[in-house]
Amino acid sequence: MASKAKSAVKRPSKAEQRAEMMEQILDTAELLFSKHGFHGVTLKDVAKQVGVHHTLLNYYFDDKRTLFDAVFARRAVVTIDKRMQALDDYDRAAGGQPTVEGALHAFLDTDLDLYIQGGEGWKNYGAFGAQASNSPEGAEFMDKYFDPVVLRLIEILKMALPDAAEDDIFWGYHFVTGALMLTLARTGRIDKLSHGLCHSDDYEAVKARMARFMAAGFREICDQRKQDRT
Amino acid sequence: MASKAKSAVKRPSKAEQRAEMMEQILDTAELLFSKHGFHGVTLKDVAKQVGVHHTLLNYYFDDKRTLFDAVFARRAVVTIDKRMQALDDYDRAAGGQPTVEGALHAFLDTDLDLYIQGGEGWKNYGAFGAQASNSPEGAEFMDKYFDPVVLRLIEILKMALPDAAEDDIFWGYHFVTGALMLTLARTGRIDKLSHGLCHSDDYEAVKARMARFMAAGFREICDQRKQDRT
DNA sequence: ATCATAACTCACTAGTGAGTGAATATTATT
DNA sequence: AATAATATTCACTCACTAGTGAGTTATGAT
Repeated sequence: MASKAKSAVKRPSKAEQRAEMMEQILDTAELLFSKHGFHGVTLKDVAKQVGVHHTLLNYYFDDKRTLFDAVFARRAVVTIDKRMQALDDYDRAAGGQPTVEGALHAFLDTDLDLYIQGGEGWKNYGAFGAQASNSPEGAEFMDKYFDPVVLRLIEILKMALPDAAEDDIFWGYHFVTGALMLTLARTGRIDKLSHGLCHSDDYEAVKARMARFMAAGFREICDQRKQDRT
Repeated sequence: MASKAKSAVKRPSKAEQRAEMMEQILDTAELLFSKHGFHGVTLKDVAKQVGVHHTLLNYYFDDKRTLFDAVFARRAVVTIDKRMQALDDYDRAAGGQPTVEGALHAFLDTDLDLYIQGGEGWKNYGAFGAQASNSPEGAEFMDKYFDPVVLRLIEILKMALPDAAEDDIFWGYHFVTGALMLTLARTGRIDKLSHGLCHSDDYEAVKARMARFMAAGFREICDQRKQDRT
């Protein structure tokens, strides 16, 4: 049991072990919360799946709510930073002439890529976020974390649609978000509806369509309003 | 206390009283489930708000799950029938030449009208359905009840877009549903984001934009694909 | 080896959950 | 008024919840 052997495989440090355990707990909690929501999961459920005593969760995270928040926070920063970056990059590249489709590509594709490339953990987080966004426990977090990116997107959309009414843009964003949340939720409903033709976890399929679909929608409702006013 | 007085105000019959009590329970459960989900609500919560002993809910509805299902079922038939009717009407009126926008108007506006005109009860049901559609408890119900209308809509969409690929249509529907669910959920997020310019419960605003927005999206992704194949 | 600290478990508390069956009240029927 | 049926409450069970504090084991530093 080479306990002290300084073999090629270096033994993880204390801090690393601690971090690894916390990640394991967060991963499991993420998965379970994403499926059943805050109230549908008990600390024991999580602990059992991790293979530790349930009070260990109270040791690492003070209480259930803190654990939930930690799950939320862990990956939130990553998506937000990436998307903010992508929007900034696009804004700069567009040189004052952004398009709706370009902005949506930056916003949506960046996010979808994360779920495509990020493996199961990120997919679970997507579902977790979708679930959380529709619950009292998650609502505050949603505002706190995601408002800045969303408002940045809207800022660019306004530039792309200088004649559009502001509420049209907000409602357009509302449609975009709804569609995105449902995608991330991976309910499996489209699989059944389409008899297996489409798959809930086919983010590539979504990425191939979503920005264009939504951009067309934006143009439609914003142009219409413009006509009404003339 | 004119208990047996045959006054102008006719005393409700036993059956009527029973029905009224059940409705009261269903209304309250609907509201609470819509906010907190299946696991976030206890029978005691519901009973307290109705003002009865909590075991009375076990008397009327066998168990918690049965109550949940009853909430789901009560209004499901109504939306579904109305929308199915609207789609049939539109299909007939279009005389073999339906448009995407026309089909979506029939599907969406009919539903939105229900929430607009149906009062608080229907609004709560919308939120309940949105919540349920994203939970294991509601998923089966979703399929069981809503599949027929959805497939009817898709049938008409296919007629309107004869050259479109089937998966494009399913994904388009997916976007529509996501946006609709978020609307019904009334999370209040758009209110905060827009600093009060838009309101979560402004279904009229959604109705004024949604079908057109989505139709444009459909046309965009379906035409594109068509071009790719030529 | 020893000691301190961190990691983890255990036994337990206090409270809550859904649900049951008996007891009581209310109403309807005759 | 008596009786039957229905509605409602009550007292209770059993399982389970989050969380605490003491206790135990492992680990790392000296």
